[in-house]
Amino acid sequence: MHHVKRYENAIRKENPKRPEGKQVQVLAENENRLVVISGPTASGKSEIAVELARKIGGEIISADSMQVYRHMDIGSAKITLEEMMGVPHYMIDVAEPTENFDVARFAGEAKAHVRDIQMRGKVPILCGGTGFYIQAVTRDIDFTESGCDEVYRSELAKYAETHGNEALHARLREIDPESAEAIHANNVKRVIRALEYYRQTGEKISEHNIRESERPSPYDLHFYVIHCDRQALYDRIDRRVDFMMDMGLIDEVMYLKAMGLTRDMVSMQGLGYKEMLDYLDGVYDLEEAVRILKRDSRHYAKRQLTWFKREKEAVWIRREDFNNDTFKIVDFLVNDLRK
RNA sequence: GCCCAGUUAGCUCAGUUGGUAGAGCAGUGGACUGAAAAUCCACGUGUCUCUGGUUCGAUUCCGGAACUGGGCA
Repeated sequence: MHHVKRYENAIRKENPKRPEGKQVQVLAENENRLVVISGPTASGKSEIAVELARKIGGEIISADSMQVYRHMDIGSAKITLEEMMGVPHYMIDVAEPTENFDVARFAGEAKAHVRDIQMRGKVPILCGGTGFYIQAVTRDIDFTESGCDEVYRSELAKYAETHGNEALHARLREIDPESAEAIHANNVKRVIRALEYYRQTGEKISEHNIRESERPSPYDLHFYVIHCDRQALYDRIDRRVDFMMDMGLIDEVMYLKAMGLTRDMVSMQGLGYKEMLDYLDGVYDLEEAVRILKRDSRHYAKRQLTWFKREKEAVWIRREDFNNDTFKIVDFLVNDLRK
């Protein structure tokens, strides 16, 4: 039973006309193809992915760390049923917000979907803004050897709190100097994971990272990054946040809060959720909450861009070069995929 | 018109007991391999409003002007 407040994306209304073209065959002979449509928040990638899927017979696997959670629709800008236009979408609403979802689980399930889609002769399109999740799939990173140990984690967190970040970092230096060198002492989360990894596997995480980073992609990868000029992006983000507020973000968060969700849960650390939670708890007023949400969304978009920049094989698609026209972009993609 | 306060980085301000200046926010770049919408790192030259004066030296002290805010007429 979903408390679903579906909404229409305001940005999407820029393109009311939807040409009904016939489907184009782009692969058939190449069943190992994986198309990736990524880009920062509010870049319009979801719509592009849907239109591309309709054109080439694709199915979409969402690569979004927040859209995996049920009941989090407005704040995560989850695609609506209508917007999906009949195109199958996977990895959306697959977890309860009380669960701690993570990359390992995402990669495992997403890869299974890729295989399944390919097997049925369709094109898998991985679409989303969570760079780490995308990379976990496209690079086929191995996550099987270790899990996470919540007890040990909080023990280490407490150690850092009482003895200082440097003290915890020193413990890492003892067992894995390479990682200690690479991870800044203040990055407590990373230090903890490195320590945890060593404790569980007896192997240094730096060795694991080197090994996994050298792994070639098992797919015939077609990686696209949708972006636009910085100021235009920031304007889009502001508009999207305003729209979320209009759609009832506060109500959604109140509902989640009533479900017993709290700020320390992974799902509630998502943009839009943590700010509204703070507002509801009286940390600051609404105006300030919206200001912070917009600002943090801008920062987030910047971090996403940084992540995508190191995808060497990525093709960057600047919206302005296509007059901001989704269909022109899709035409370009179809053409590019036929090469 | 008079009195008071202010005028310093895109914004809000601190500061220099006179030796040309620094925080927060914003912005920019980067890292990331089981929390990733998370977490972390790096980057600050600006006619210190203008103009005289004192001084070896003024953004800092004194005089005047302009502008802003408040008060009194």
